[in-house]
Amino acid sequence: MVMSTFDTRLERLQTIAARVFAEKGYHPTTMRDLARETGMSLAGMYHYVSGKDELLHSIQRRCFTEVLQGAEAALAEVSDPSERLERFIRHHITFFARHMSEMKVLSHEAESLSGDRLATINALKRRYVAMLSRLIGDVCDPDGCEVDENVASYALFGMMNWIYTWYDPAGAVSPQALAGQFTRLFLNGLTASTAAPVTPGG
Amino acid sequence: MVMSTFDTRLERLQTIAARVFAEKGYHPTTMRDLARETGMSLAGMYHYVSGKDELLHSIQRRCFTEVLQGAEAALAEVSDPSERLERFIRHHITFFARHMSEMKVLSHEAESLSGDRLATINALKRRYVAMLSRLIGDVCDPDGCEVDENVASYALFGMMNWIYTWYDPAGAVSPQALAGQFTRLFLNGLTASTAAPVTPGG
DNA sequence: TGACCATTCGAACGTTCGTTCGGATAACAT
DNA sequence: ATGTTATCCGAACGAACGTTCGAATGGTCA
Repeated sequence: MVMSTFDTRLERLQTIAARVFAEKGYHPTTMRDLARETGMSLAGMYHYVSGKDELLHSIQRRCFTEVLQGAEAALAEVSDPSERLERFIRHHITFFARHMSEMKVLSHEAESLSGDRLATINALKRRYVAMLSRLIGDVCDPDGCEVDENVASYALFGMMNWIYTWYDPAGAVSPQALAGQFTRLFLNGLTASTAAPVTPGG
Repeated sequence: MVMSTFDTRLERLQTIAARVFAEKGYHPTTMRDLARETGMSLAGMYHYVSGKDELLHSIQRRCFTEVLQGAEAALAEVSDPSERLERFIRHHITFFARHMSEMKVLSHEAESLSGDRLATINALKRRYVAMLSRLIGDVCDPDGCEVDENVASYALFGMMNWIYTWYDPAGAVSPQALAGQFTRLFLNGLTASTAAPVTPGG
């Protein structure tokens, strides 16, 4: 893929901005912070981006599009429901680990946009959520699950997206291992036909 | 509990501030926003609070202290490990549902403080995390779990804390029902001695 | 009544923010 | 060489921010 000088520098700006947004949050980050980190001048950045919110939007859109495409590719030609769900989890976690900054910005700054910008990101989010809901539905299909499929879907997303608050991909637990543990935890919890919880009330 | 006029109005300011922080985020919220919502004047609020960050700090400290005390009370005089874990989950979820704004501020604005203010909140957080880790360890104690206890702990916190992004306590799923589903999902996933996931790699 | 303290607030201060402006420099086609 | 466009930036603008100041209330006790 050939890339113009413009596109190359725009991508560099987006990557560095994602890192700084992840480190100190979108709102506390100033355009002057980004100028310092990129080595560009304050005014010079506006040649590549129309403003701070478009910068956030482009980071989120690019990242979410890649997640979606990657997930679809990961499921291609796999038919077993449990294995499809596992592939989805494994892809999400390993992608997250490879793009920590962007995924943190995607998870944590979900409400930092507004209007059309927010709407386009939310459209991508709905597709992704629907994708997981269908996967879970297929796993539960034969004999039904004890757990509501929507609740299960959000529970899994919470489990996975929360990692930006604690997980270090370079630490003791590898992304592949983490994906395996999450898969065990969730898939066993979802399909276990064992005892109900100790106290009724659900 | 008798309360001075000062304390009553301070509490009202904190409650309203928690709601606004939850709605539009800590950084985008201005002191003028809070003045409008409380009906106080801009300068008048500074009679009750030394500044915006102390306001956030006091909200987080009060909420976290209550969560800790409530969790300890919920576990008192219960000895069965699984039931203790279930009580912890049930308390966390129902407390979250009763104090949505404060808990969202606690979960989402974890990095919005700095220095000593951040340190005191993180100290409370460590106590709470250690509490859950021990509960999980006790459940796994007899014959060990397939899942790392730290990973399981963070997975459960993610599952539970993520609800501020989607859950409506007044909606179709009651807090008690949600707690039951999370307990089923997590406890079954943790203790299931069934098959390993489809693909090895963990 | 007068002294004291808690409470309230309009107005302003100094700073920082996102963004823009006008022009400089570089690259390239004609 | 000349015109055209892409790239870059020092300087500034207007707005909004958190906070403070000085004074005005209102209640309490001597």
